[in-house]
Amino acid sequence: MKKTNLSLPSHLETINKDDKYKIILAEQELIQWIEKLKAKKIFSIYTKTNHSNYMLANLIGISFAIEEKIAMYIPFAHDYQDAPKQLNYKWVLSKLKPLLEDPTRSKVGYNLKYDLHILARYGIQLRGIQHDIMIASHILNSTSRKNDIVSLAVDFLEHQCQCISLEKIARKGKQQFKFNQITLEETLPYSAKYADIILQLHNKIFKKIEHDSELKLIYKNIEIPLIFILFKMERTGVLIDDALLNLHSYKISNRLQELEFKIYKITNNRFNINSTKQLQTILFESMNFPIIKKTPSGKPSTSEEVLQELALYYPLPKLILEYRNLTKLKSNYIEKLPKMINMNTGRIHTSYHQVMTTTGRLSSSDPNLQNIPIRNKLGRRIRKAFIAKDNYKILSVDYSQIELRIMAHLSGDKNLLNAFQQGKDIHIATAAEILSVNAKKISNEQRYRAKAINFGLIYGISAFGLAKQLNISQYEAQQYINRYFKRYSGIFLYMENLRKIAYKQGFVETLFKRRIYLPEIKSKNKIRQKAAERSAINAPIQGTAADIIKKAMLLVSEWIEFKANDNVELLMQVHDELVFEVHKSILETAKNKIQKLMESAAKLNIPLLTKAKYGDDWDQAH
DNA sequence: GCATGATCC
DNA sequence: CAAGCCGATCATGCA
Repeated sequence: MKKTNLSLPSHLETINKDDKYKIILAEQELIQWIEKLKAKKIFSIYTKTNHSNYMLANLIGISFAIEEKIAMYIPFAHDYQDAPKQLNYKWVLSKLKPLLEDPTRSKVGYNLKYDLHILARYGIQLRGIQHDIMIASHILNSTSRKNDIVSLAVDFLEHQCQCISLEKIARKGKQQFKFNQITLEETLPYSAKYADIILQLHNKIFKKIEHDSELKLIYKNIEIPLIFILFKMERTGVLIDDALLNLHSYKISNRLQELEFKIYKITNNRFNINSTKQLQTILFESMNFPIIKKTPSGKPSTSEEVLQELALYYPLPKLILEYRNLTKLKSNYIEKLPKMINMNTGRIHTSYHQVMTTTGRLSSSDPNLQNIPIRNKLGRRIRKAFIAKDNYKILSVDYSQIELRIMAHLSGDKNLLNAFQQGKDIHIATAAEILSVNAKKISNEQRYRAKAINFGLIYGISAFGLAKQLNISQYEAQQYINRYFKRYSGIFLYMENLRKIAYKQGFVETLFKRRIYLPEIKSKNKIRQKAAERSAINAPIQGTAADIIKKAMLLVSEWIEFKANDNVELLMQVHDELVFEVHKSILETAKNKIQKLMESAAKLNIPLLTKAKYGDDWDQAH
């Protein structure tokens, strides 16, 4: 979410005197500026708001830049003592509306999804989004953590030195002010200047993207159009059955009390079970349990893995595990989700982030809807609270084994391609290959192990990781890996080559040439270097999957817009799954059409397949 | 603000 | 030789 509160500038004298920034306080001035904006091929836009939640934030002012160093700020809502009279926001917005909604007028901004939300609250649908420098800079380098406006200014506009004051101001940290309390003169380095810097950054950053035709395609054909799709998903939100969650909350509270009582009885000690520190003392000092694993800081670990093992010999760990499981469920989902329901819409509005991951995946926060429990039974009940409005149902469509399929495609391994081509159970096929046994003879245990190998491969397999996963010796794990690579030599060569490429050029690429830099690939620290090697293998696979589902989202959204309209809405994306709210009259049609579109999002050497199901809630749709 | 440990793909 | 498999977000306790 965009930060809207800013620290008070301490060095106002650092505003460059030659910057032609203007504060608009008179109607005639605005009219003149609108004409100037219209005369430009592209202009930048930056909104100032009073809240970080896009569903609640109001405009404090809005700024535009038409050329480098020529920018203006229209304040509406600065209400400090003796503030000058400002233009009426309704009047201003009515004047700006035609310009903002005109798709032929090109705009550039920073995180325009946020501006889309803010303007939508005032009945304006921003169109003509041509560029977004937050996204552009992420396309250039997704590994860089510093893609806020100030850092970008430091990186790309350094020689102009006008960013330095900005940097100083923005890092002054601690003291946060309400923007509407800042005087108009003081706002200039934040409002008009930001619009100016956005435009300047755009000129620099887009030039770099244009040099690379494939990066440009990802940027123009996937990421920029996706802004609007994500905006719509966020704005639509998802309906939550909070009565159901409250019921669970009550039940869980009771069970937690029982557990607490039992735990205290065994340990003969009242302590905070949520405190890992206190728990360490109880388990490994009072109770004298053996230390199975240590944390990075050298203290005895109390992780699930450890407690599971201890549970084989003692009754207490099992109670702790259940306690942990329930508190997590309670605080993170059952109590959190109802709090996040928007009063006006009655729905939950997450934030999807387009630039938070290195591989190109989306992430979700406030709340995170991409880690809602599914694996255990109790957790699944939370999904039951994700429901559809009257006369609608929840439809979930997900890619099956998309990452393994991508690995087959990218590597070109004949054996693996063949298995997918023939529609085999891929884990059984893998087991049969490794063990040189007929597929019909493969046991559940053998399939399970092959599955772990297949997943391990995607992560950049290691004997250590596989051994831990399967609870076997490292030697044994290495034997499996060796046999796998013998049978699937194309995979072996592909991965060897990726490591080489990563080392040589410092980055790897997805199928569509999205770039992922790996600065640690030459690290002297072997652990980090090995981790970078695993990323070199995982990133193209995970990143290609991310590219594909993004393409699918665009295809599906286009179909919804032109054919399905209000009967279908895209609600959520969970990496390889899309979740929809579908009118009951067109369930089958929508299901089939969406599957077809998703499966057509990329042409691989093997088919892309999806699974789809609908029901009253997200759990039923699985 | 860091450490730990939980959830998901 | 030890430690970690990819990528995320969030809650809690504690210095």
